Amino acid sequence: MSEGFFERTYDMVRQIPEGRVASYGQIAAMLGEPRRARFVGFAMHSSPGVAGGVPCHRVVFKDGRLAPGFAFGGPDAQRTLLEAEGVIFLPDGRVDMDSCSWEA
DNA sequence: CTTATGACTATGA
DNA sequence: TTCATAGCCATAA
Repeated sequence: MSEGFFERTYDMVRQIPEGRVASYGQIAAMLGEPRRARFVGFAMHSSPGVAGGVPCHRVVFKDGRLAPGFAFGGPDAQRTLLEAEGVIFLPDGRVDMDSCSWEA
C-alpha cells in the first residue's frame, strides 16, 4: 500500500465521516507530519476523486474555507455536496468547523 | 544530479 | 480587518 505520501493521504481522507470536514493540516497531523499540509492538498489534486473513494470535498482550509477555483466542479458544487451530507455552513460561506470539525 | 512548483499555514504590515 | 511574504518538503521535469 504505502507507495507514497499520497496513498496514505487518500486512506486518511477516506476515513472522514459524512457531515464532517477536516483541514489539510489536520489530516497531515494525523499522518504524523503536520508540515505536509501542502501535499495533502496536492494529493487531492491527484486524487481519483469521490468515485475513487476519496471525498476530497470534505477537505477544507483550516479556517473552514473551500479551495478557491480548484474543486472538482467548482467551490459551489463542493458546498452543495457538503450541505447534502449535513455539514453546516456559516453566513460567511465557510464550513462550521465549530461543529463539523472531524475528530479521529 | 538540480530547479520549480504547490487544494497550506503562520506571521507581519 | 485584509493583503503580502516566508517556510514547509514531496513530486515532476
